[in-house]
Order: sequence, then C-alpha cells, then structure tokens
Amino acid sequence: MDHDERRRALASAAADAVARNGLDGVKLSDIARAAGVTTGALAHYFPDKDAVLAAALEEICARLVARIGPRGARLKLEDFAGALPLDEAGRKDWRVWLAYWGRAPFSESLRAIHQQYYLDIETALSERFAAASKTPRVVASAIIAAVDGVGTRATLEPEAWPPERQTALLAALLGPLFASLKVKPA
Amino acid sequence: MDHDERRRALASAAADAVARNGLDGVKLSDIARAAGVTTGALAHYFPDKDAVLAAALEEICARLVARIGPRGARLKLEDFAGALPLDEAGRKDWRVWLAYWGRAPFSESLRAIHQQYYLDIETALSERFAAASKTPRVVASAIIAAVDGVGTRATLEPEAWPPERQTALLAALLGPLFASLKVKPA
Amino acid sequence: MDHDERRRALASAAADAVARNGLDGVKLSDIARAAGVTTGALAHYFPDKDAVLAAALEEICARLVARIGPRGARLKLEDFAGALPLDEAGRKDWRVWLAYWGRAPFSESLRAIHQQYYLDIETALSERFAAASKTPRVVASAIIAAVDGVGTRATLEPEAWPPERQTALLAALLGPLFASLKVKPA
Amino acid sequence: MDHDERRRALASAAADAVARNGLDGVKLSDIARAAGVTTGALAHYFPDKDAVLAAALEEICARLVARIGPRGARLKLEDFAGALPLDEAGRKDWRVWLAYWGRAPFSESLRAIHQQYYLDIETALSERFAAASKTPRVVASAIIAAVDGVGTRATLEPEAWPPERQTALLAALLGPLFASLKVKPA
DNA sequence: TATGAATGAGCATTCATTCAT
DNA sequence: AATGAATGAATGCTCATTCAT
Repeated sequence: MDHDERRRALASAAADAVARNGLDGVKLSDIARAAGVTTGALAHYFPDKDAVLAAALEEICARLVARIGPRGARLKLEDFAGALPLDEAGRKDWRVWLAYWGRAPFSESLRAIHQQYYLDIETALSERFAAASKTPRVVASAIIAAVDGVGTRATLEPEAWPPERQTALLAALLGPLFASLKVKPA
Repeated sequence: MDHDERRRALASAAADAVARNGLDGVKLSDIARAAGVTTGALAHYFPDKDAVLAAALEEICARLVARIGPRGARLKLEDFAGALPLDEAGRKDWRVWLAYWGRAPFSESLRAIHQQYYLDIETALSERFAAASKTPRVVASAIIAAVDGVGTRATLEPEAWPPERQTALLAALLGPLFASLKVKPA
Repeated sequence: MDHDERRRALASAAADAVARNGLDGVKLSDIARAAGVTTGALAHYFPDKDAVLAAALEEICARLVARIGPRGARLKLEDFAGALPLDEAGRKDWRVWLAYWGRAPFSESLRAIHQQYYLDIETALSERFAAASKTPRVVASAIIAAVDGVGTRATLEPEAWPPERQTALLAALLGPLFASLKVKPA
Repeated sequence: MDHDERRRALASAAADAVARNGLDGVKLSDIARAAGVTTGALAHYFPDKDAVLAAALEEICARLVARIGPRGARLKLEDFAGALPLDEAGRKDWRVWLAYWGRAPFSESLRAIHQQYYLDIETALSERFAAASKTPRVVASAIIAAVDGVGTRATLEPEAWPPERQTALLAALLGPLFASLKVKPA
C-alpha cells in the first residue's frame, strides 16, 4: 500500500471515528484505533489533528458525490433520493456531514472544502439540466437545498423519518420543479 | 433580576459566545465574559457546561420560533423567508443552529430539545395550513426542510448567498407548493 | 442562645458533618446545612474553615473525655471499655477521631488540641491509679494505647468487631495489668 | 524498567509525597514531582488520583508487613517493637498510615486494602503462635492493637515519645501476654 | 516507518471566602 | 446577625504533540 493510498485509508478511518464519537468527541487515539495503528503513525501522514479531520471531510464529500453526482444523465427525482440517509451507512455519513457544518464557519480550511464540494455538485447538476431548463443553476441549487433540508431533518430524528417519509417529502419539494422541466427523462 | 431571568440572560450570552467561538471552541470563561460575570457565577445557575450549552440551544430555538412561528395566520411564502439568515443577526443564529446539529446525534438532551422544537414548529405551521391544504403536515415539513436547506447553504457560503438569492431559491422550492393551496392568503 | 453556646452548637454540627462526609470531604456548606444555617453565618463565629474544624475536634475530644474520663474513681477494666466504638454513636465519634489523627501531623493547631487531650486524659487516669500502682503514668498510657489500638481496629472493620470482641481484646491487653494493681476496686 | 516496576516506583513516590504534604494536601503535581515525572505521566499508570493514593497505601502496607511480618518464627516482644515509629523513616510511614485510617471509612477501596492488610498480618502472627498459645488469634490481635495504639500516640506526639518510651509501653502492654505463653523462644 | 511513553498546556469544576442587602 | 450570590484561585484530568527507541 503506497503513501497516498494509506492516507486515504486513515482519512476513512477518521470519518468512521467521527461518526462514532462525534466531531467534538473524537480523539486522535480513537482515529488511530479505528485505523489499526498507533497515534504516532498518524503523524507521518498528517501534520496535526485538524489536517486529519479535514481529510476525513474530504472523504465524506467524496462519498456523497459518489451517491448524488455520478453515473450518466440521471434527471429523475428518485435518483436524488439516493443521497438521503436512507440506510445505516447513509445515516452514519450524514451524522459526520452535519458535524462539519457546525465547524466550517470557524475554519478556513473546512469552509474551502465545503465550497469546493458545493461547486462540484452544483456544476455537475447544472450541466445535466442544461438542456431541460432555462435556469439549470437554480434547479441544481434547489435539489441541493432540498436534499440538505430533508437529510438534516432525518438525521436529527432518525426514528421519525423512515426512508419512505424522506422520499415523500423530497418529492413534495422537487416534484413540481421536475414537472416543469422541458425535457423529460427518457 | 430574579433567578430565572438571570438564567435566560446567561443562556443568551452563551449563545453569543458560541456564535463567536464555535460550539467546540467555547470555553466557560468565554461565556462568563460574554455575560459579564465570572465562571464561578455560572455554577449557581447550571450544574455543568453541558447544561449551559443546552440552555443556549433553547435560547436559539426560541429566537427561531419567534421568527418563523408566530403572529397570526401568515400563509405567504415571503413570511417564511424571514427565518433565513438574511442579516448579520440571522447569520449569527444560524451558525449556532448548525453547530448544534452536529452535536445532537451524540447528546440525548440536545436531541430532545431539537425534537421539541421541530414538533412545535411543525404543529404551528400545520394548524395554519389546515384549511388551505389536505395535507397540512406535509406542507409544514416542506417549509421546514426548505428553510433548513437554504439556510444551511447560506450559512456555509455567506458571501455567495445574499438575501435575494436565498429568497429566490426558497421561492423556487416553495412557490409551486403555495400555488397549489386551495385557499389563498387574503 | 448566647454566642458561646451557639459556637458549641456549630462545632457539634461540624463534627456530625465530618462523620458523614469525612474530614477531606466536608464542605463548609455541609456544616452549615447540618447546623441549619447558611455558610455566611459561620463566618460570624469562626475566622475560617480550619477554625471550624478545630472546634469540631475539641467537641469530639470533649465527648471522648466524657466517656473515658470522669465520674469517680473507676478502676475496673470494664469502665474503660465504654470508650470503645460499641454502638453507632461511638462509631461515629471514632470515625471523626481517626480522621483528625491523619491531619494532626500537618497542623500545629490540631496537634495542640490532641496533645492537650492526651495530657488531660493521662493526668486524670494517673491520679486515679496513684494509690494502686507505683507507676500510674505507665498504667494510664497503657490504657490509652490499648483503647486507641482496639478502637482503631474496630473502626476500620466495624462488621468484624462487635462489642464483645472489642471488650475481649481490651481485656486480654489490660487484664494482667489490672491484676497486678496493689489496690483492687471496692 | 517495566510497567509494573514503574507503577511501584510511582506509588512509592506518592507515599513520600503524602508523608510530606498530608493525605488531604497532596496534589498530583506533588506526587509527580516526587517521582521526577510530570502529572501527565501518572495518567499512563493510574486512572485517577484515588487510584494513585490507593497504590500508595498498598506500598505503605507492604513496608509495614516487611517490618512486622516476616523472617522466621520470631516470638519475642522486642521483635514487634521494630514496627513502631522508632526512627525518622518509621515516623514517616506512620504519618501516612494514620492519614489513611481517617479516609478508609469513606472509601470502599481503601477499606478493602486495610482489611486485607490486617488479615495478612493477623494470619501470619497467628501461625507463629499456634504452638505457643491456645488462642493464637487473640494473641495476634493483641499485638496488632498494642502496636497500633503505641504507634498512634508516638506519631501524634513524636517529641514526647522517644524509642525507649515506646518500647517500654509496648512491653507493659504485651509483657504479661508473652509471659503466659506455653512455649518460650529459644 | 512505527511505536507508545512522556510532556505540558488547557480547561472544567469545586469551594472557601467575601460582601452588599 | 444572617443571607446567599458572586468571586477567583486551585487543581484534577484530558489529550494533541513530541521523540527516543
């Protein structure tokens, strides 16, 4: 396993540790244990704790992008529901995701990661809707905001928000928007 | 100033301190300084730091309720835009609001406060839309999710999201929903 | 109730509080509560906490003297058994008594109280045995040491040392000494 | 130096610090300084301060056992005088010993250590006197109580109790008991 | 590279003491 | 005299960081 691959693995372990202990509660030793190494080993890959946590955020962003972003020109509402915290893995990622929101306004580096993420997602979505809407950027922003809003609620009240209820709410928010698109999905 | 009033004042100061230093970064001494007292004084009103922070969250919830919740049967979209982080005071509250989201999944008491807040808001909104919609609860949830989604984005990227852009996005999300209401506002 | 009487009452309450919380664990507020006053009231009678605790020790010494010391020319072994922690009240006093032993070597004022107590007791006992023994001072010291030794053990292991066992051990230690006295009790 | 050995060394340093500052007065930093380490280092060996102090008590018990307990079938009175605070080292240990007596009634773990110590000592002594006395357990208890009683007095009034006076008092208490033993020492 | 023991600053918490009422 | 709120110093504990092996 080479250096960069190792770094990725450590960042992923860090994300897991954050999911388990909270962003405030994680200790470097939690992260090290999750990765199966000692704290000293982390020092070889990251200058300090903030760097580890930043890498963990990038890992989370990558996972979310993988869920909402990729794979062909999907334009149907159901495609975006996949980004919601519908299963345990999703809830875990969302807990981490929410944790970083609270810290980003106080950390330049975290803010930059968030902005890059939103830029990437919004751009990707815009391009998909370029043909279907005259204001693809607004459509993209609306999808992002709706997913964030529903996902937030579902993360804070997981028992009250089973997958169907999340999906229904997302449909209530985005349904009219999708109905207005000039070009329907194939 | 009586005991309860004092407690409220300290909780409000705590919210300010959290807005300034972040939920992870606040020290009890920051809170005490913001309130113009010493740390020892806090001990007369709260058993420990967690209790101070929980009280601060309740204070923030009360502020948000005051903005989105009250005052007559408002049913127009613009009414809810007032809950967004449109000015500096709003941004400050939202920073705090986001910070608690990240911690709630790891704290039973914080989770309970959040749930009570959402219950209150959703119930109040539902009642307002009882006559106008066959599914007032869905309408209420949609409003909440839209506001949370837009507010989150605006809080993470304050420069990119001036008031008009927030309002426009909220309108894009909620406009069709409001248009479908059977009863229009007077 | 006059000033001195009040002081005595507070000192007694302090001794009770020490019995309940330990000498390390007592807070001034425990003592105040035990006395049915507030901490501020204590300040009118004692300059500081050490003075309160010293007064409590004097109270305990007075109680022990009352048990071992007084009332006529008692020379029988059984008379001194009464000073042992035979009942709950005795155990309580002994817990306090032991607690002060640990602190005395580090406090000039406490040491002085202890020395005065031992001086009083030893003198009183010596006088009683002046006619019965050629070395009444040694007899007095032996009684004191035996009572302290047995009482200590009984305080540390209260369940293992019921009254009869304590008395038997005291008899084993002091019996021969008493048997050797020239003058027997009437 | 391995982990357990290190722990022992720290416990011993703790006992020294207690002897110097008192059980109430010792700070973790005193203990750390006595051991030549920092407070943080203590955390690698003990979960909290109470654990450090408990280990220090065990160390003191071991020292006392080493003085009173071991080395062949000693049955002479003078053998037990060695356990008294005859020199500065002995006085130091006794100060600590007394300090723990005061706290034991309020700490389950300290009480357990004391009881184990007394059990060990009493058993060891009983076995030694099994052939010499019909009631070896009483003999053992008497020796323990006499040593505790004399040692306590000598610790509280060190100037008034030079070695000879302590030994004389011990002889006065235990002499008759030893004289009654069926089997004399060789 | 990896280990993990040691460091030491940082912080919440406790509580004796003070003082305005 | 009595109250009890406020003070603020004291201290145990945590944990990111360092470094010798």
